[in-house]
Amino acid sequence: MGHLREPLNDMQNCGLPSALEVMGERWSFMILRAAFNGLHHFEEFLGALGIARNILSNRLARLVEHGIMKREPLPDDRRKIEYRLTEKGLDLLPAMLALRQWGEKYGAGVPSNPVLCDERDGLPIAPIGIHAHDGRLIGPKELEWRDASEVGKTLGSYDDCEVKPQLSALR
Amino acid sequence: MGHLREPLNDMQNCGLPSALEVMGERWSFMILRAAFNGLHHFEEFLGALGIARNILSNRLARLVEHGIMKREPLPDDRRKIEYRLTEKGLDLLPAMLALRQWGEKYGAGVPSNPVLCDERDGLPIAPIGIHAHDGRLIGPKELEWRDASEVGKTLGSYDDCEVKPQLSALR
DNA sequence: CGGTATCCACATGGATACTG
DNA sequence: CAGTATCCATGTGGATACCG
Repeated sequence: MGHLREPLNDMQNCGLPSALEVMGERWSFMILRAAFNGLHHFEEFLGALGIARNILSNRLARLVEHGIMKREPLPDDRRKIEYRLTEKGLDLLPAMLALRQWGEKYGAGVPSNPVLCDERDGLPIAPIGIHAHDGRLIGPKELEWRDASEVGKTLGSYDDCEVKPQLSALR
Repeated sequence: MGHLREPLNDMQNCGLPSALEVMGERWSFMILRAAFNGLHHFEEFLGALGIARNILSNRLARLVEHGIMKREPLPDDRRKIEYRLTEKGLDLLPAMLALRQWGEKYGAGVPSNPVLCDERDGLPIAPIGIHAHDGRLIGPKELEWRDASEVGKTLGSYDDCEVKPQLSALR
């Protein structure tokens, strides 16, 4: 893939590149989705996703390597291997759902199935959204970027917020 | 990329593949992140991301093509072109943040900067999570998959929920 | 069953030069 | 400034055959 190049600004102190290192690729999310739907075995993924064997092998290895899934041979037949989501993998559920809901809203229009529901009342979950620290749902227009060093110091005052203009991206 | 293969099950009635068609790739998310941070011009993206010109050109075109960004020549100098997020693009913010927060939690440990804050009080937003329809925050263990046709019909009863076993994926 | 080994087609990505 | 054109290296992905 050629060589590496050094980034010119601080676009890198961000969790996004690190997340994309594993998940920034089509099949990783599809495999994750299948895992969340209860698939555990190589051949299950193979049939469900329509992915090539070598690619599936490669991606599963990568997911295991990054601690997103773990592989454990079954006690009865050591040849059978189960792939299971780790805590780290389970923590990707919000990201996966947000992406899926977005695709459902703007995509071909096929309603996603099955639907993730609250087991208390069986009702579908709410759209993944952005909430303030107090739980209030907030839209993109009510948000601003602040430098990490400023956060928590100046409550309610924008004067010393250098990144406020970046809010312009939101409109 | 070789040929296509037909999927074997209903893994496809899901918004995820449609979302990944555009965003299932490293640079798309990085460009989006830059756009949310207020970058608008080709050369700005170029310098900020450390991406090759041809790839940036290709990705921007794809984002525009999919209605995630729009390009508009500036009135004063028609050569200058501004890239701006559309509504559809803005709607990707939750997915982008969820991914970023996950990467921040499990990645190299670099705290992301800048931080997205509620403009009312300047406090950082809450972690992106899964909420029930009534707004209650719920964890992966309190969730179940239900067939779309069942949703809303049987409130509180699990008896006719065929996909309940799939919950096994969550542990 | 869960892979590995090949082979091939094409996509991705970087560097560089050129263009209107 | 915002690309396009070209070249080259590597990655991704599918098909198939083989293996313990």
